[in-house]
Amino acid sequence: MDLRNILSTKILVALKKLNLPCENLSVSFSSRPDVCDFQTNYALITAKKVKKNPIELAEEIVEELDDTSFSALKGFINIKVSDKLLSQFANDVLNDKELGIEKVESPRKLLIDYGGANVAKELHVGHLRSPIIGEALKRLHRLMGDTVLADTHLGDWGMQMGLTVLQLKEDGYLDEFFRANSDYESIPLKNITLDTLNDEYPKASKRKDVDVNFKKLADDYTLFIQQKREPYYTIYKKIRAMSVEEIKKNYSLLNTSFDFWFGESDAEDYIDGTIKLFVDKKLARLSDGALVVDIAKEGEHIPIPKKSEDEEQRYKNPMPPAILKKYNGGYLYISTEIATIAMRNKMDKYDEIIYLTDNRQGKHFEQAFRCAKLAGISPENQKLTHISFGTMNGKDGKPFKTRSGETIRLKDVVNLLIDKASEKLKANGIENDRELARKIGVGAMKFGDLSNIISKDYVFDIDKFLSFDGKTGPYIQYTIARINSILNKAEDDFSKITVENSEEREIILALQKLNSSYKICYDEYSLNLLCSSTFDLAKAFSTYYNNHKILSEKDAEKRKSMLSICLLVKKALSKALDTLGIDVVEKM
RNA sequence: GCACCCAUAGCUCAACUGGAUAGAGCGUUCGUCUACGGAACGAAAGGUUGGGGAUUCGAACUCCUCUGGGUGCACCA
Repeated sequence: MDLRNILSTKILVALKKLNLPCENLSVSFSSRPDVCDFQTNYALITAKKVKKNPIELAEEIVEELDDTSFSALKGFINIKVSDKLLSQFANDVLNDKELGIEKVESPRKLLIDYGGANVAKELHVGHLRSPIIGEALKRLHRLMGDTVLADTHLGDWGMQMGLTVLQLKEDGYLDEFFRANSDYESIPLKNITLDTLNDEYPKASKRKDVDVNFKKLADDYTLFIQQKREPYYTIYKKIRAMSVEEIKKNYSLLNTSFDFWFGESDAEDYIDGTIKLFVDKKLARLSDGALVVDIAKEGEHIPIPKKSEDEEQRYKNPMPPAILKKYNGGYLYISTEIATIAMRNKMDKYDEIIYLTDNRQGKHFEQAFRCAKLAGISPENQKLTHISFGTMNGKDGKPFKTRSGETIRLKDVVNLLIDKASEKLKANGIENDRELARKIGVGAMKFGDLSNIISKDYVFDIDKFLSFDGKTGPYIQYTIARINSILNKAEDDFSKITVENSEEREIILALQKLNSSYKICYDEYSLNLLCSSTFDLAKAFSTYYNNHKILSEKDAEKRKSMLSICLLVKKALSKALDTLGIDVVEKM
């Protein structure tokens, strides 16, 4: 359902009559809303091709159209749609169970990898973007008809685990495990919480850089865990389980959930087989003892002549070989990444796998994707996509930290938001509803994040996050709450919408814009357009609300039409918020 | 050094992919309260789109160049 299609069809008829080419016709929203609702730049684009003056061409087409909705100006063909057409569109949307949002023609099956939690660390502000963006993209793709599965791909393997277990042992947390000889499973993790890990892991991480023996021991511990040796492996499993539980709680605060809770450790079983594939296909070679794959294409990774003997070798368009196996036989980040692709493709068939991480990992994924394609681990027709998002910076332009130099825990950010929202709710006579406050506070944060272009860094300003005025999530929630209030009081039946004033026109046009933004966002893996067009619709409604008294409308038919518009706006806003992963609230 | 990304109103961000007069929110100033819920509505001020050049009928957007930031450059994840 799209007004632009109706308009295109009309214009096409005229083009055919005039014997003009049809391929460049596209009707877009007006860039001059004061002049018209829609426009096409067809004449400007096509004029040269057909060797005509664009201004005359536009006039010729408009004349052929013979419809007062169309007019020509400076080569633009401007369209002001009739109230009748807008009314018809509004009713069609209201009566459609998909609210007029068109699904994609060929739905696909995809896996989205987002979240990025690490079991040895508590989630902090730096972990916010991935679940917020990932969840919204997942919902958007589902809305558009795709089958989407989400995997959080936990960071649960490698050196960090060895370090953490070692540090815990040294600090006496694990005595019981090491005194026992069997039945490790029944021993509880005493006094160990996520806060403990928060202290212990960074402590160990710092120590390994200055204490060689400690580093060596941590390497051993890491190996023991990977070899599933006891009690190391059971301790690891228990820490992981505790951490995952906490991570799930954190994610649910953000309305984020996953179909799979696999981690790097789950791909472990696929690593050997994956590497063997590269060896068998003669894609891998030894370099300084490491097993590497050359992935540079023509024109990449060209050595720059050295100026002196001891100068480091540098490259033009660098694309270094990917290291599958370290000199000592150990595996690396990329080995796990490729094995994970192998695992996923063995478990199911995906048309596309989407990864969501911050932009520092661009090279890593480029390398992993090339390897997977080279060895046929990812089938040729499978799309591998890395969506990289910018970092949340402080006002100093560097990754966000508190004044004392620490990052803020995700949980604490949410609590700040809840407190602020609670305060506001109290002023409205709603007390002690922390869940409602969470929906509003988190809604503010999510909307603020999703309004930005994904790939760009942006400034994390806690005061801005805590503001619920203007172009924010709560503004939209508030608009819905006010509509609820009207609908509850009205108790009327709904009827056909008859658009008849400029505020109503604005609402329906904003609705059309919102509906068409889903597809654009879908195609571009973006969300900011959806945010802004949702706000625009809410804004158009607020203006209407202020200028027209709905409940006191005397004309019964008009009143029903107005109430139907309210219902329509409520439905459209609710759907948009839901797609963004933001809660709709009844009252606030 | 090599490579990628970014620079738009005082601040935070847009601009539907090359179109008309570059738009929002916040902040500032001035208005709208007998309120269908003021987390609201209306208006004003605020711009040489980092500098310079090129392509085009037409550039914030494409190309070149300079300046200023960020990120990454094989045995961490």
